Amino acid sequence: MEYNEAKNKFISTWGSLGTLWGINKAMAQIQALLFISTKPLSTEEIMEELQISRGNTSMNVRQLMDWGIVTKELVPGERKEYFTTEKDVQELARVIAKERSRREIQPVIKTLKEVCSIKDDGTEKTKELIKQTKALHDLADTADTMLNKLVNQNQNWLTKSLLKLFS
Amino acid sequence: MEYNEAKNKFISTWGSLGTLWGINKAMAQIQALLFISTKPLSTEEIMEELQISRGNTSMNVRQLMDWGIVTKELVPGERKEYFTTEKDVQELARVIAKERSRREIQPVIKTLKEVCSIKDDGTEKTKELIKQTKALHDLADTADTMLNKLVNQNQNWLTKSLLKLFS
DNA sequence: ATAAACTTTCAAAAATTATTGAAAGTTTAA
DNA sequence: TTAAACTTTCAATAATTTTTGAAAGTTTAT
Repeated sequence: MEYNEAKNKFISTWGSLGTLWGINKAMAQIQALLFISTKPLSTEEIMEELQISRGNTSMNVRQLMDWGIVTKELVPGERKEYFTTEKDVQELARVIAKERSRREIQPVIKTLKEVCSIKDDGTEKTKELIKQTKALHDLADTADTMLNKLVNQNQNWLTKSLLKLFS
Repeated sequence: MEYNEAKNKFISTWGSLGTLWGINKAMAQIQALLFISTKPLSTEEIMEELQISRGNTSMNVRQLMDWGIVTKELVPGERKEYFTTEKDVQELARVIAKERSRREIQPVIKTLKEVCSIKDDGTEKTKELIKQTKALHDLADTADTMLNKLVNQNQNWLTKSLLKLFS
């Protein structure tokens, strides 16, 4: 496997993984492309490499900037905008976890809280609803908190062998 | 908020959360419905409650059985099949984490491994590709392993206050 | 064997989501 | 101010995913 094949494989795999962290294919592919690029890329270059339209590129780059993982880079003497992505995987993971939590997990936790707080009218079905949604709420809340704490450690939890705790 | 409103809110929230664990809306809603039901439900009952077609119900129930979180329940003297879901949230989390890892994360880790193992031809772009995909591989691999170990603890990690480790 | 009761399949339709491209908008240089 | 260089917007279109429903398949009772 030489460079181009490997590059394409990486971009397409990362693109299809987009769903896993809740973004679309083009957005994930743009991020992937920037992630392995040795220099900032212009809109033109992104369009060319990924064979996508200007509008698509513009919207998805903007979204990546909203997520906080892509930034504009101004090249002196150039009118065009150039883009780079966060290159540190730890920081990337931290930002993604934080955003997903804020956008998707927190609202669900909030709803679960509301549902499991309804008045117990004594019927079996109400008791079951309360019991089960309470269990889910607690699980989701704990998992979310843990994920955030884990990912927010600024020490490198990879090399600190935190794994040992669970072995 | 009384029972029916709460029930609908739960089912629809859980349904839209489906994407987060990689399944479609109907599948998530069926699971949600069974999760708060006090008794096993037939295909008819599921169709009726969620207002979905027979074919849709059949296919999604089958998928939930493939995932291992819904099981057939045979009621003596009845010809119909009845369904129940795993009621324990810990076990549910364990199964979901395991399936997601197997279906989606492992294949990506495998690809990352391949890509970061290409021959270093000495060019800057190849070095960058190798370096960045290696970092992602290590992160993904560690995160996946941790998640599985966490979720496989059969002790109750909620009540064991594992949280304290990260506070 | 037959028929009733039920489940599964799958091609077609509907719904949803992503993408395009051209027009409108913005910024900069002269 | 004008015009060139660039970016953004968004209605239309395309692609993808989900859902339907009726036909085919299966099982069970008689």
